[in-house]
Amino acid sequence: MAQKVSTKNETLSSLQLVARVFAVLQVIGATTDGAGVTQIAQQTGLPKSTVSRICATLEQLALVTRLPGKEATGRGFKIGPALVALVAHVPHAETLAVIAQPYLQRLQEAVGETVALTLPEGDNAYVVSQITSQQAIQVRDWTGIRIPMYAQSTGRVFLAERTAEALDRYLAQPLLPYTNKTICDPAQLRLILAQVRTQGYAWVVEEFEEGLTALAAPVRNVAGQVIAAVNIFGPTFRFPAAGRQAEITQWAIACAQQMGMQQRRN
Amino acid sequence: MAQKVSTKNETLSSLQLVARVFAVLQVIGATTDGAGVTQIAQQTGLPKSTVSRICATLEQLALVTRLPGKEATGRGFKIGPALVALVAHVPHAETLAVIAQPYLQRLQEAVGETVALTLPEGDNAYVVSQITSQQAIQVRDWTGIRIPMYAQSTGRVFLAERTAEALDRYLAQPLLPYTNKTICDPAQLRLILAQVRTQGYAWVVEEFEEGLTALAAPVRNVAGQVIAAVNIFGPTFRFPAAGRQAEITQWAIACAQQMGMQQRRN
DNA sequence: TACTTTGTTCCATCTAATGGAACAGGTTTA
DNA sequence: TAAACCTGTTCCATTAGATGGAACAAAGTA
Repeated sequence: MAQKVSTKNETLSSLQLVARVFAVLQVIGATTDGAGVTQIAQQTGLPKSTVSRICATLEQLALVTRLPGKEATGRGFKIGPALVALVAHVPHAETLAVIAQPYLQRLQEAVGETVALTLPEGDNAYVVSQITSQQAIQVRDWTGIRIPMYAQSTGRVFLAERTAEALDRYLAQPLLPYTNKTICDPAQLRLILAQVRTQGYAWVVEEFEEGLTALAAPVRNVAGQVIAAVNIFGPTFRFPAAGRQAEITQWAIACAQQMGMQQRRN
Repeated sequence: MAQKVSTKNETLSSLQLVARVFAVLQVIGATTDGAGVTQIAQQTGLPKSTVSRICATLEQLALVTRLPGKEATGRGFKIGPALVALVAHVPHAETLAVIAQPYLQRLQEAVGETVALTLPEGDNAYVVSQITSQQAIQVRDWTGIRIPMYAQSTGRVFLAERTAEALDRYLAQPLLPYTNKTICDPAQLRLILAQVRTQGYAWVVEEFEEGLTALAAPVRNVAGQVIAAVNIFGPTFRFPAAGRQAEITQWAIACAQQMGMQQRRN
């Protein structure tokens, strides 16, 4: 939530007013049913008159919208169209990463291993955001990397959603092994994908990289379509920790579901 | 794009700096590959030193991100995560309406009748945004209204995308007539929907309201899914104008396709 | 090497933001 | 109905804070 903005400059930012305006916008953006001048003043620690002036200016610029309602009583403001238009050209993957950030953070802390958010992109899985575990033995950063779907956990989650025909087409191409454990046999893959579909998650052990184990769970939008996948991975020797496999799976599924709830994009 | 901001206050906004900061953000948001200090200064008409200070402040607040690149040469800024986070809680329909606005505007001017953007919501079509023609005889404003799909143009566009089973389920419910022209016969509707699917648009004449004729075309995202529909409607006595039916249909389809293109890619 | 261009920093100037208090409406309580 | 209590807005003397031209540093370009 929005933090107090001290009157005397403690922030490094040179322009005081900008920080204040942003603090106001944060409060407005955080509320679902609109924030009034008094409420904003309290939460930011700014004087009411200042907040009133800032809000009036923001309203003139269409950066915030005044909610209709009772006259003098806390009608409140919400984020306006001009502000939405500002971020209209930001790539979808970036906005998704920002929205997902707090969820991933919580998941990372819960399981203690590296977590990531991945999008389907053609026949590849695209890693949008990764939070790497701070242990001595780490996994590399895959952010921005595209990985073929068949040998990777998030990829299997995406493939599991394909129709029979689409899957036929995909499996018709030659699948090359990454390690000696990579499953390249179409028939075997079909069985695994069917299992992924019914179970709602995918574990993949060292099929993509020696010593790397990964888990993925699908993020579904309100319509039930898979729009992304949550990913946990770590070195096989410690991940999943003995006896924690079921628990970790549940964490991933829960995280993905929460993200799907919050999701309002396609 | 961003307009000049005069040094002397011509705007009504009380806080000069806010308007300036917003002008800077507009320039940054409008460019795809980042805008540098000099470029922003030129486009906003502000002194370089001022722009530099504003950008530095925005960067500290993570409202903009400095693009990596050559040192002193126009690396440029892009919209940052903090700004994206601000609009994270804005409902999907609102952001879509903002993005669609310019396209709808152009369409409205081209065809001269009322245009709208509609989203599928369960078995209803939800009107997100409408631009009403300024002629003497107008159509009412449907913004925010939910309309059953079977008797309405955008609804038929959405229904046309459903699988056979989903359509069976939908048509199993009793369909009530709105006017004496409303088609309520499932068999007949199936034929019409098949036609809509192959043609890529739907004309509906007075099936929903006496004297009202409407046209709809689907907006498809990069994956080909229908995420919205563009809508044109007006009084039957003048819409579609004699001989312009094919032209109007093309306008609607083109508009919908352009909106689909702009739809954020990864 | 000299020439451009880009962005940052300086600093005297004074504009423009500030915030306490008074104000104007509306809503609730007595 | 009046009084008390909210809300948000406006006023205005004060000065903090923003300003912008110029000088500067750093990097690409000729």
